Amino acid sequence: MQYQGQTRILVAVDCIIFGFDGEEIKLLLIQRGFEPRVRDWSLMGGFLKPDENLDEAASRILYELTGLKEVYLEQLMSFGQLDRDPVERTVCVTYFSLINIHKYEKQITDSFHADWFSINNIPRLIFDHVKMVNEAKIKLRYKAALHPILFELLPEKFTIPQLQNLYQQVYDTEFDNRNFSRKLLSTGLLMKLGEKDKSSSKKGAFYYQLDKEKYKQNFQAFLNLIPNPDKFLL
Amino acid sequence: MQYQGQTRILVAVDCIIFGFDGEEIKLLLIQRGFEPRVRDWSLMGGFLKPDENLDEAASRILYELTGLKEVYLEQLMSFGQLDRDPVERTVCVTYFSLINIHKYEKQITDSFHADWFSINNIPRLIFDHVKMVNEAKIKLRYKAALHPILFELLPEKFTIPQLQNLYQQVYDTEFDNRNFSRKLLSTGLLMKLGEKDKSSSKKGAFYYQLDKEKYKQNFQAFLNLIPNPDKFLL
DNA sequence: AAAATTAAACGTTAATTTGACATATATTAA
DNA sequence: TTAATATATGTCAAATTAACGTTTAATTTT
Repeated sequence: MQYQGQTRILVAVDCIIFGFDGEEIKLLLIQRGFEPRVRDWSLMGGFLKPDENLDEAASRILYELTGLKEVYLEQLMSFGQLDRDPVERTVCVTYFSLINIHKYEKQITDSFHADWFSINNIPRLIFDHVKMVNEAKIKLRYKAALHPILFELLPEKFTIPQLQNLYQQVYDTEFDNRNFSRKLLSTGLLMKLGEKDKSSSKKGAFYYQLDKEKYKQNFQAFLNLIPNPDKFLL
Repeated sequence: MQYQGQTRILVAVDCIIFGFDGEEIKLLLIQRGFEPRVRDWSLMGGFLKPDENLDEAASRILYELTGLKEVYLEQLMSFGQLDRDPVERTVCVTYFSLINIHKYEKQITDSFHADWFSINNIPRLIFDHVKMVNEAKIKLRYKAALHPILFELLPEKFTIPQLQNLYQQVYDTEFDNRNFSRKLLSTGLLMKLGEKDKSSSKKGAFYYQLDKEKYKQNFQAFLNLIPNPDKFLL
């Protein structure tokens, strides 16, 4: 049985994939090898298949590009402007993902002509992908101000200065290092390791590890990690 | 031109419409007059038309049921389970709306066999509408803890005790009235009127009005209106 | 070998906000 | 005139925050 007299529409799923290389927040984009807009960059995406739900499609698309499974992946929002795709009307459900930039499969991304771009230097994107990226940036800032999601972007072990730099890149601002470390340490999410990173100072900075148990348990807690976060939401 | 070899899918838009009658948080639902699931209740919705975008469809659907325009209406999330609609695969984009319950057009809602249900006593809903309502409740609690959205549910003038009751209904908990009023007054969003509401006490309670200018300006500010809001997010 | 250098780590303080609780007030009903 | 009561305002210790200052551990320079 089917509904009568209704219009069926293409449904696409696009992923906004964030990474952090220690210096900058990056976005994983692919270069189109086909018309329209050959050579322009776009988010990784695909059409929703008849046998998969939205979350599955998003996981598939992320997996196809990065080889990664079980990483942070959350529905962002849906876009349905009439003319957003010049070829044919398409409703697009976007997801945003945070991955450890060192863990993706370079061979796969290469075959997609994919590359990482600094969030501050994004190339020309197709369709309404700029809008999608902007929404994702806002959501990242919003959510990271309240919940410890940015740990998803870090390697297993990291130092407090590295962590602070990550937050500073996300909010494009400087934080007081004394207040920052106090705040983050007070979450109880960090476990100090014996080892030090000596690459960026003589003294070295202790490595920390995320307490994954507490992370999962307290993920929903409201942490006020950033003072006046609304300042950074454009 | 069209994309080749892709499956087109029905796209629906459903609205979760909240109201507040002074006593309880209510949800506006319609009773189905057709199969499948005749007589069961559902959210107000409709299929996305070829000439409208998602926001327009949501506005249309809200308008068709309530006669209201320019009220609080925000995209919630999209649902795409394969079997969510037994008739035919349908991806559904949900919106949630906060309206002044005294302003809707009763004639229209009557013609839809619509009715308001206490959030604590929701009838049997079709498809995955329970899931949608739950997501909407969580988002309402989440957002109301940070931003003054609940004013959207109130009439032009209201008292502090009424406002407190609204918050207590949303979070299904009691707040300390002294701390609550201090917190809400400190937002600077309330303008005291000369008049009193005498309906619920001998002394009467002063009416207040929302400062709409400040409301719009500071809407994005993070207010911490609720202590430990994560306790209420299930 | 001693001194200089520097990021990292730890500390201080006043101001603000919070949570828990107490009291005063305006009005009506008894 | 008094009792009753929701409303309004007040108190205070504890916790949190914002804005700074100082010490430490290691390397590099002298």
